Amino acid sequence: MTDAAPPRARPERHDPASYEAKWRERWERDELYRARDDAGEPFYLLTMYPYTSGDVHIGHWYASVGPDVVARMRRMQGHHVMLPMGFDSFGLPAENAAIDRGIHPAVWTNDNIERMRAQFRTMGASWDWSREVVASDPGFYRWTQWLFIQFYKAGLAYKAMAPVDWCPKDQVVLAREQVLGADRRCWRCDTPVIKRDLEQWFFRITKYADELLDFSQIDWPDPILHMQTNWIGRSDGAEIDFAVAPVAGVDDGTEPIRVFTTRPDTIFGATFMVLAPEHPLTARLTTDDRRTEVEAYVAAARRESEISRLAAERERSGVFIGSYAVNPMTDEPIPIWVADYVLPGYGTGAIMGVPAHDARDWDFATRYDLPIEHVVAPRGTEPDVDAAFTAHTDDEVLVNSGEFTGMSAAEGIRAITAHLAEQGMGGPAVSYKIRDWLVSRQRYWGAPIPIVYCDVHGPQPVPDAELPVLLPEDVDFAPTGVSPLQSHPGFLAAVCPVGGEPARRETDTMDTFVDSSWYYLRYTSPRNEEAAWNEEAMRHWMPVNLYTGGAEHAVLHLLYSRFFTKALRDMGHLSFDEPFLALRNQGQILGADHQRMSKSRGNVVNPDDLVTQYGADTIRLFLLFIGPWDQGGPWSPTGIEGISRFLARVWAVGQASFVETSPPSVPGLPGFNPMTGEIPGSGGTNADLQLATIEGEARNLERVMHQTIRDVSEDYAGFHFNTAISRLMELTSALVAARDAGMAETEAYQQAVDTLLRLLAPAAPHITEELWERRGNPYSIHRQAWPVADAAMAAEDLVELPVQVDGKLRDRLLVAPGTPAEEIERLALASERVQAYLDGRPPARVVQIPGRLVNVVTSR
RNA sequence: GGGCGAGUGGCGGAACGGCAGACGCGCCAGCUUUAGGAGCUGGUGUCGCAAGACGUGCGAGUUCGAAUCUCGCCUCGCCCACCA
Repeated sequence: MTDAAPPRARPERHDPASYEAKWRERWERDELYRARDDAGEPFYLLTMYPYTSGDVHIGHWYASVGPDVVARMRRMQGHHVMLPMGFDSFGLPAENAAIDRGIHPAVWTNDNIERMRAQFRTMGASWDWSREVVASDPGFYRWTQWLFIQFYKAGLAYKAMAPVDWCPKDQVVLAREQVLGADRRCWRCDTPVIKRDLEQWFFRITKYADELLDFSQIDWPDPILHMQTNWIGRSDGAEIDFAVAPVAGVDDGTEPIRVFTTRPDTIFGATFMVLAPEHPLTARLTTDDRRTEVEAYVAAARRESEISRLAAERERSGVFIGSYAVNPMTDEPIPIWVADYVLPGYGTGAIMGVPAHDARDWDFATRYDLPIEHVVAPRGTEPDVDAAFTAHTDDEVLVNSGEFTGMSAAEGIRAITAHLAEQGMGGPAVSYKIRDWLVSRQRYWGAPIPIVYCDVHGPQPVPDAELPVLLPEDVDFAPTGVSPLQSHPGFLAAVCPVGGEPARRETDTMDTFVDSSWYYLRYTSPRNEEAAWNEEAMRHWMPVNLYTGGAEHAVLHLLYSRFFTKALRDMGHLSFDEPFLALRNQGQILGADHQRMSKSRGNVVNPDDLVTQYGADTIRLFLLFIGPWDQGGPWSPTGIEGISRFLARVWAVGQASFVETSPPSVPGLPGFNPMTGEIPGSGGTNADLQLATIEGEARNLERVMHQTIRDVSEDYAGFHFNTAISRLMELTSALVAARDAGMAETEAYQQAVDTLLRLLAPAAPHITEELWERRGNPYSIHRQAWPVADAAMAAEDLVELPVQVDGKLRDRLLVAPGTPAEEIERLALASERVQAYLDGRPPARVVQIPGRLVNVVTSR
């Protein structure tokens, strides 16, 4: 370029700090993201509300930015989006801060909330803060208490003595779901839990076990559905009564023992019976000569259950109790044993031992020399009575089973269950692994359970008018194993709502998962003081259209919330079956050391510093770009610079007032579009070429633009943010090339820039708003219509078809779309390179996938 | 022990029956810059001077064609774990 370019102003350097805060303030002032109840076509998009742990870290950003992109695109597409935000602010860490550092839990929590709000605001996410919900706010927990009472009145909340999991460090009981791993550790502090018999409050989630297994109305990730299914653990089988052989002086044999089995077809092979140590009949059926040994075993088993145990590797143990049951099919007496491999809480706490076909029974029988009878065998094989343990196969038939011999296992199950039912000795039965949800906690920082105990009238719910039962502030937080509220006389003293007698208040508080089981309902009318939610608003917004959060809540929050919804529906409070229609899980951002981020490991990444250095948009884009959003991964800042460069390029192409003058790389030739490769060789002069190219460039740019609209729209909706950003980078590269080719003043270029900004706006809201304004467009870009792809414009003029010979790439054809197959085949076979590889052999056939490829096959 | 998922360049990843490695990082060379930084252009899977050959954890299979589907194995991750 020898012509002296006219002097022009250099482009302004890209400096996010100069505009990001300004726009955030403007959007808030204008209530740009306010969700209105009276607007049409609602779309409720929700992110699991964060725990008030202290500081916002990079994981919060990662979890928030994905749904924010979707919310922003949906708004531009015309939906009325509600994207609320709040805080899961009850829980143990607040109380531990009080114990460790003498800060009141409320103070600690509120300080954290204030700091986190400010930190969250730097993200520029489109949350509607006017709907903020805080679980520890009396205005919220009043309704948590009200809901408890509804559950109590509906018979879904009850108090019972039960062996429960107890964390000795946190001095509190845990729900079964909060005990993790084979060594049974506390979900919060990792301490091995112990068993204690305590009277506790439960929610009757087991009543909904079957309905919770039905996922037909929801679009959730398969792994979550699997986890919930396995957790609920439905087993279909039969319950069978085994008569007890009368033992003089011990038992008259009137009460049978009921067992649960999934394989009633193997009953002819039941050669012994096992009771759980806790089974009520154990003591009654023990003969005097066995009593000492049995009692010692039962006592040992109870101690055993109180220490951490790695159960799977232990040798099976048990004790014969001296009496016999009768196998109802063979009429043979079978010995009754007690053994701790039978669990008290599952099935009936008693089993029939079928050692030939159950691995555990086999171990037990071989250790104690009990008889082994084979009663099923793979179809077509001779039953081998001396065979070792036989695992079940898909196609097995009954053997040695009287009139049932020869039936398939499935037939046998039906026939034997029916037979037993006729005899009044059992029938079909279902068993579940899931237990009722233990919701009481011996802690201060939670919603007090609104029950008072009266000596005359028993436990009574606190009347609605007296809610909330407020947490007192002057409390001694030292952990004692009972709620700190118990040593607060003012809190403890109550009056019976029925008769006015002096009464005692319940001092346990609710599990924080009770709060999160309904907070999404509160967002629909968060300031309502008359009710937990406004009926009309609930119907307008619920159910949540799209929910996002971590997969670690699969059998906790996500299961509890489904239970709550179904229970409240049955009480007449809700009008739908499922709370969250669609669910997407984000992956976890780990520390650089591949460990979970935690203060104690010192691997926490603080986004504030990154925002100061690069700006919020860069961090947002970087998090979206590092990989599939549902995958997460270890934190590595490598690559932030690449995003920073990308935004600088967007900044350069987005400024209307400035036309870049950087010279093409090859003097005399225009820069060419990297999207489409080179211009085919031309004999024309440079000037001819330049002109032809500019026309071609306009068409190319248009095509790339429409392809990008199509791909980015799909990718955002599908949470494939990483590929969406890469497409936007390609469009930006195309714009840079077009500008260098001298097209900056063309309509095509200007349109493409505006389109780029709108497509990028959900991911990078600040820079796009700034450039949108600088280009003279009306405020706000976030209120503009989403671009729509024109399929015809996105179509390629020429397609390049790979030509294979026997599956190996040998040549390429450049053809117009819609070229007839015969013509393509002719061109392919005419190719010199194809001819060379054919080497005179005739092609056996030619495979064509229209628009994709040609494969010339020589053999067969 | 059971269930689910994943293994692709130096790195993050893309493609998910049809041109393997899009996009980005890093690296190399050149240009530009008073210098530093930044920026720009080109290159960058492996072997080979090249033609070319080989290449998606390993081994088989299906197919005209496999990173993608099927079977077996190995490794890693997550969930459950004596559930009859």
